[in-house]
Amino acid sequence: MTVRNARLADFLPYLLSVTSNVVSDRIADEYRARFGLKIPEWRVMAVLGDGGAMTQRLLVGATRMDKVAVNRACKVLEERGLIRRSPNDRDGRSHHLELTAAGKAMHGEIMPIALDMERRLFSTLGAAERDQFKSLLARINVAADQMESPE
Amino acid sequence: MTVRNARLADFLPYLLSVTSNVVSDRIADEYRARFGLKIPEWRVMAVLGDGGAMTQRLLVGATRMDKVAVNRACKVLEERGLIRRSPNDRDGRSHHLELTAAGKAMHGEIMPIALDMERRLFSTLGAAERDQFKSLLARINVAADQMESPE
DNA sequence: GCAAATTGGTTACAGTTGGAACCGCCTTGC
DNA sequence: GCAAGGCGGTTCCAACTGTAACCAATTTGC
Repeated sequence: MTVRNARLADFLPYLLSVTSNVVSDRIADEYRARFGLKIPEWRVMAVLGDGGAMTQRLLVGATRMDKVAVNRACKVLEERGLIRRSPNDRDGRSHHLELTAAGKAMHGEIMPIALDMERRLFSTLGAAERDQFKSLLARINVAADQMESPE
Repeated sequence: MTVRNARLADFLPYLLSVTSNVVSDRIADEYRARFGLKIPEWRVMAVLGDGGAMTQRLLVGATRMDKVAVNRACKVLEERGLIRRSPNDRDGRSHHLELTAAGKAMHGEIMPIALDMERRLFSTLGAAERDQFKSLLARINVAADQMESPE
């Protein structure tokens, strides 16, 4: 045949995007229903709960979100009393952000639920397949990152 | 500069989302630069080029986009003269949509480029790994889909 | 030591997105 | 054959997102 029959459903980036969206949507529903959190807010909670106090700049690196998204998420969390800002002596432009007691309590509830949801979403994969999947994603990530700037 | 944060960075849905986004962004840049197409528009082109004339309803199923997104993409493509509407005798509410000559020409250019980009983005994976990855994505897709409807 | 450039953070704005209402056609049930 | 309900497609609106402008603090270069 003259033209190779390329179907959208076989196109890897398409499949990746669709899968990622369906997973994200499912998770977003759960967080919104249970905690009233959006995914950006949840990510900030997860990082602060795991890594302790840090600036927005560090949050940008840790969550891979842009600084505006991080700022907005932090503002919401602060207004809800889940995180607190304290001055940064070493740099007057930024603050240290950390979970409040309420924030820690919520973090303690969220993480088991998150991990359980991960387990359920990927239960169709065996443990070895999950590891394999994770490592494939990480490699693709690196490759696409490198492709971004040069060339 | 990636801050190490064991939990979030190991969370599979997060890794999936980040990877999907970096891949999508990379591809979106390419289509926009070369053809002035957004991804939804490209998807419609790909499906029509592969499947021939069909209604928006069928496009919704084939592209996994919602009907508003499909409608908007079709409108843009029609205004650019890449697709054409013809009446649907069997249902007065909808039209058949198909590529024009110009649309077919563009489709002929796009597909090789798309496949090449896929090849480059996933070149870090061997052929067997790519197949594996594809099948893992498909399985996750099915699982998350099933989880959507309340149980 | 100071002007210039850079950086962390914030705000403003414009483009994008998706849910819901809406319109007209079609199907169903009587 | 017609009222009621459903469906394809379109429009509307409100929320979200990202880019760019902006401010203040810090670093750099001379």
